[in-house]
Amino acid sequence: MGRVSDAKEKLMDAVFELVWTGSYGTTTIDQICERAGVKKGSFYYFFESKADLAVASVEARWQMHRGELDAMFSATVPALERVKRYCEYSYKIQKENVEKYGRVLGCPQVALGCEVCTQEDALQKKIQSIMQYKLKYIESAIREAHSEGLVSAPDPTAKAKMIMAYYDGLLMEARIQNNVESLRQMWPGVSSLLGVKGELVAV
Amino acid sequence: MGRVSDAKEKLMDAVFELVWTGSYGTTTIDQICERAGVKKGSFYYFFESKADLAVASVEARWQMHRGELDAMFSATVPALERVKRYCEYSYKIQKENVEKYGRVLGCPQVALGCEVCTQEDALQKKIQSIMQYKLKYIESAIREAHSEGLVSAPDPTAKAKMIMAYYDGLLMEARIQNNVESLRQMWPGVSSLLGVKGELVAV
DNA sequence: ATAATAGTTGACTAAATAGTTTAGAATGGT
DNA sequence: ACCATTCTAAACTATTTAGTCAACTATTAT
Repeated sequence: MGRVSDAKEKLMDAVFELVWTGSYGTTTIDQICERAGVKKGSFYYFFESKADLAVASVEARWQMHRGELDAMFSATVPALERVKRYCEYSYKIQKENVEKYGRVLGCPQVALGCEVCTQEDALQKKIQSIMQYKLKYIESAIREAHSEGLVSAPDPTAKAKMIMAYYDGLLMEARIQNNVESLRQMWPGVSSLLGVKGELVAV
Repeated sequence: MGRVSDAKEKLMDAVFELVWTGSYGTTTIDQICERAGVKKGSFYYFFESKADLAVASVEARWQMHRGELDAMFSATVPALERVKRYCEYSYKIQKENVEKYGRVLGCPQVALGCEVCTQEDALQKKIQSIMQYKLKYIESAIREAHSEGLVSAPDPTAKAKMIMAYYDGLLMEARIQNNVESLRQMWPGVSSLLGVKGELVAV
């Protein structure tokens, strides 16, 4: 009973967009409220602080993204194809960012994590855990590809970490250089890292 | 003639440390002045803004770092050894950070670039150019290693980009995860990316 | 010595910002 | 209908912040 509101969701969307297209530190509560079309009184009704909102927002996005990942990494998809789709998906998202915001924005978790990790403990922990989850998708696909003899990865965990580092690094460089086309190299690079058998790798 | 001062240098050191251990957006001019032991009047005597100071600071650090890189990538050092030294150097720096600040801080250019690239144009451009220079050290070493037949890199530029992405990604993940030991994987990873011949790669 | 130059200081303003409060509006359950 | 509950709005305070300014101090060339 009582009044119903979507202000909470609007605030979570607003902070996500503002931080991704800008930065956490320079995004103010007033800005977030304005973007969300919500008054500050309502902000403090739902959240304790900017950090509190950011944690909720990152978590909410992650729950949505999770579904997409489950589809991309579906067991019905061949193991290597999963990783390839993930690379293509990343390119697609960044291409959309270029169209929508005129800029490559990179990975929201990594950009935010990198900025706040020395300052916002709860946010850092949330992001760390999401990054661990993401790693598991890759790791499981690699393990399967290895046991199928498609790639050489006797230590799938180590290999997955290596690929994640390359993936995150490429996305972040794309953000800094504002160059979406560099992401075209993602699958070839990952493929070469995996030592995909029977594929010609130009690099 | 006139009074002499090291306030400029003190300010550049202060902003560099504050941004690296924290973030650009949350570092205030007052904080910078306090850390530098310099009054705000003097700050504005030397610099126009925080962004102006940051550009000067990044440039000054780069000029120092450049000398170290020239030594590490000296032509007197075998090509592959140069890259290996670079990896070991990175680990050493981060280990020092852990001792000094209790935290892995990652690459200062990348962390700053990632944060400000959508907001501070001059800073972004400065960082982009430094990242291009860094790439050249790697690229030249790879080109040489390839022509010596030590590695397989028919396209040294592409290979260097790939290695930089892995390098930057690993450093940034180390910052986010606050885990210095993950950087132990840097040279093995780079080595595997290079397809170093005659080396056993466990991954 | 002194004048020109380079740098310093602290007090100042104006704006931005986080966070609070209180009265009241909208909604659903009964 | 009406009441408890959920949420909103606007005005408010206190603090932090960027940026300015004019008087002052130190240094050096002549």
